[in-house]
Amino acid sequence: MLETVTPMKTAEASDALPETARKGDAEKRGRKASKEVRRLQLIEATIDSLAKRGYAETTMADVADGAGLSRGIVNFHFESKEKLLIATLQHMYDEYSAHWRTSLQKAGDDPARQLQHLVWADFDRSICNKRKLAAWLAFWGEAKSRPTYQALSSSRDAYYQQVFIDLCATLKQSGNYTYDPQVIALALSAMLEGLWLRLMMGTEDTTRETALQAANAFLAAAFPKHFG
Amino acid sequence: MLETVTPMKTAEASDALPETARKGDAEKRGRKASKEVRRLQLIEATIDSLAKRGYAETTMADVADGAGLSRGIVNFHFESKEKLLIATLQHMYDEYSAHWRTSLQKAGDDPARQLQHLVWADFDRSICNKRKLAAWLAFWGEAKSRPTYQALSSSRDAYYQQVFIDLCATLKQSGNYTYDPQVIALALSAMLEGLWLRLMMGTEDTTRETALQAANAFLAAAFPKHFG
DNA sequence: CACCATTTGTTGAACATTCATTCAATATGG
DNA sequence: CCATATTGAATGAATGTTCAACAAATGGTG
Repeated sequence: MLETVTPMKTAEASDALPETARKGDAEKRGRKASKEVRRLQLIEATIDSLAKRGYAETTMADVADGAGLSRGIVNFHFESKEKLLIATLQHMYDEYSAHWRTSLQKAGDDPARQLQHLVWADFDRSICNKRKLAAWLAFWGEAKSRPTYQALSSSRDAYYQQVFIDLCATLKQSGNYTYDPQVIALALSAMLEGLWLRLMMGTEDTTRETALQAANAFLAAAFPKHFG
Repeated sequence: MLETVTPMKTAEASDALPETARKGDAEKRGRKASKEVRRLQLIEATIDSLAKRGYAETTMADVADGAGLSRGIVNFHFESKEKLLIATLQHMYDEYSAHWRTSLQKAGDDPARQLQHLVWADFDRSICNKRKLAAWLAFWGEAKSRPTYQALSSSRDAYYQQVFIDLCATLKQSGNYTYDPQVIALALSAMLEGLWLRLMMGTEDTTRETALQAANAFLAAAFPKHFG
């Protein structure tokens, strides 16, 4: 009855599982593997629930049901509901972090190209899809009143912001722009988050394509010599 | 014991009460007035609670306590918790709407000035303060999973967006810009929301002043002939 | 290999707590 | 005295957590 191959909930879910966690082959690979697999399975179910029901309506029972497991299981793998949510947030944060760092590395040495790739990374399907955006928004809504969430909930951290500032400073020099790099970097990163927000809300007029267009328009306006 | 003058919770709270709701003089002005006064009082207490505890932790008891009234009072003036929250959201939506419309009217006929005033309006203290931003964020976090909230929760509605698009189109003509007005309007309004988001989150490096700087930098970059 | 003891994973019911809602009793203004 | 507003305790539903029982895997031992 239980263990009916445990298929993934949605197609999207699989893009967040590391290769070692694929179900078909690693399902019964012993306790040590299973422990990590279960944790990821529950984290994915938590993201599902957050996306579907929102933070306030996400319940332990719903997460367990979503994972196809019994009620008490979550308190075994995570100690409490709060720790499950923190682990989920950490998971999403790590994924986002790894993603833009990889994108940046792949961009090579040209700063304009690097900035372009950073912007593109934000709208990549693996990061920027309804399910995960909804989960992010659910966390953001609670972050201000929960100190534990604050550090993790602005997926773009201080280091990310610094990378933006440095890139803007470099472009300023090579393009003879007059802006304050710190200010223009803030405008740029804020716009990216704002576009995310629109996608999260599901406003009709904003799709991943139009959001990318808007981001490119900003780059062209702010750095005409590089993105004309 | 009860009715100890019922002072306002925070200094900020008073900026959202219409003039007829000031406590000192209108406190005991009869039933008809009292009804509306009570509703506003409870709505303000709800905003307080949302800002302090977040959506998930906001309880009827907390709202009642915050207003200095008894537990059962909320279900008398509002039918249920959900209706209280909807009324609160509607209140904030109306206030935001009225604010930018007034700002736009005061700007006169020059489109550049109008755009400038719209941007400024977003960072006015009466709209853009910790308490209300936190309450907005709390609603946003739940909006996607609650159809009832969706229409009201993106404080910037379709008409607001259209005003932006029209202004950008006008400026494009008079300045010979090459952008698509719709795209640049999206970039601009998304940046404004993103700046709000940063202020909501309480990121250290973003204050109302730096946010305004960033917004101005965007205008200067996108419309150099008008905001150079 | 077979057998059993031990550790680990899982279940589902019981429990305690929190919270929205109801409502009979009471207070207050007209 | 009537209509309305307000109170605060009672109620019931929802939900996070605990735990005793059960299942499965592991590892040693003959």
